[in-house]
Amino acid sequence: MINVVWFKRDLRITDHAPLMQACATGPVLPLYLYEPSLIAQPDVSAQHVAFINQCLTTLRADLNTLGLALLTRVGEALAVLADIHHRVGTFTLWSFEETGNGATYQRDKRVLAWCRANGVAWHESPSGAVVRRLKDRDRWSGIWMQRMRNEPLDAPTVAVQANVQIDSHGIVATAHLPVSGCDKPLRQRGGRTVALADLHSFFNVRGQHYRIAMSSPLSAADACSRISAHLAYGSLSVREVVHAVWQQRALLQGQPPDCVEPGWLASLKSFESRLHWHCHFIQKLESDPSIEFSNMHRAYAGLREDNYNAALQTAWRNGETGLPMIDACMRMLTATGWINFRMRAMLVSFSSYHLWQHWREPALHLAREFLDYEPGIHYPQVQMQSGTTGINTVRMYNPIKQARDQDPTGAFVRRWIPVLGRVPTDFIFEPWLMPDNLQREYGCVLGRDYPLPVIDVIAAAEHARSTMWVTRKGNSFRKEAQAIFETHGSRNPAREGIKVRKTRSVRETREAETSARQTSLFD
DNA sequence: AGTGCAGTTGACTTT
DNA sequence: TAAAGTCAACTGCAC
Repeated sequence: MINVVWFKRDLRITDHAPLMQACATGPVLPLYLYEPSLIAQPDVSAQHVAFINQCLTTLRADLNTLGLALLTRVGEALAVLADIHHRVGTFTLWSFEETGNGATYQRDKRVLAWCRANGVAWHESPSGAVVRRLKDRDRWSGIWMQRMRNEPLDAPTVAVQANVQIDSHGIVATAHLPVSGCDKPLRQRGGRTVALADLHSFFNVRGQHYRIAMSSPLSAADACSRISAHLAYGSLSVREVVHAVWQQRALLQGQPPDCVEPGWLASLKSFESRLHWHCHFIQKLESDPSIEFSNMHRAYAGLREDNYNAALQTAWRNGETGLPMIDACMRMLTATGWINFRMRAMLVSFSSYHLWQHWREPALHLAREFLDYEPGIHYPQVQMQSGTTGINTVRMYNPIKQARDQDPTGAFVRRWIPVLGRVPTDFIFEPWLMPDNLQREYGCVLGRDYPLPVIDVIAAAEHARSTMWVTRKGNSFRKEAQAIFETHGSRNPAREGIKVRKTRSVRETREAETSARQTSLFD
């Protein structure tokens, strides 16, 4: 009986339990599916498929070194599996558990039903630290460490190719698939070789000032690890990266403290905590797939859904809101497929609060624009930055303040909005404040060369803030927020908006203790 | 040298 | 991973 190893978003041969187990069991057929109904989903764009194709190129080469040939097929999972079944009879199916979008979830349910009906055993291995059918969030943090502690698996050393007479479709160009959009020439390259090079340069060169430099879009593209897309498609496993962090930290701690360049240890610590958060967020969508579609806290149902404004959404998507920092970030994202975390939060916050748009359509747009789109991180994050989780405080970003903080000279804005190139720094983040004669002098007439702001930042923020807090003050708000916290909340007291005070008075301490559960939710 | 005061800073609270 | 407001302590300076 042959062993079909179904590669999904785990495009590597190291630290790959399904491949390892299949190789130890019998002849192996490595399979990758281009599933038209999934590729046509509104969260998929051409850059994703092009990146996957680069991953598949190195995966195919790596499998070849084991004596295995990658079979790819364009077709729906059920049809392809049935075809294989028809040719070879029953087989064993091996894969990772996937925490994907609603469409892959439904697909997996159909595959499971088909497997049961056809006597095919489907062995799924856990991905990262994500726990399927998690009962108790309190124990999750320990599970992360448990999962990460073991050494990443080496690639299999012995493998036997299964002999199946099916033609491979090879690497399929995006033009032949029902995918939206175009590839981005400036996006990151994919594949294991690039992934390892990115990891190496981060730990040895780029990551020294990660903790500080991650906030500004000027420095983040270089100072961040840039492994997010490699993790999303599995050319690196989270555990491999965690072990690389630990190894690097041990190396630095083995040196005399004054020989370690400043910044490295704080940066590694900060990076490791984000690897923890990576799985923490995916766990939320795994535990509750409805997060992709509807507000986590029901008190927000109907708040913005009917306020859809096509003109505002188009302006936001095209980087034409008239707010230079918003537009520059969106234009960088559109061109490169990447923007740093703080600016992603700002883009979502601006759409949800200042433009008062429901998060669902903007989330789909960003899913297509983020090369590193990972559903389990994306939807919980979008909801958090839109204020609909109920367990996080309202975090409304002021695009002018963020501009001053993260781009003090205006260099970032000028790079992505050339028409603002000659505008002096005093006006660069609020060009509408320029008198007419200066607008003409600097070659940037508002309404002609660059849009007037689509909303008044102060008034829009005021409206959003008051509406959000009125909703939060509703009678049953806390009760449901408590329930959401039980299922999804972080148990780390320093995280998810829960502040740990350094000092407090006797009275404050007593109050805090008597209402600890409530304050931990709403601080 | 001490006092009054405007302006600044930082910790903490509220929205 | 927010921003704005409050308040008290502190600072620099004129007198």
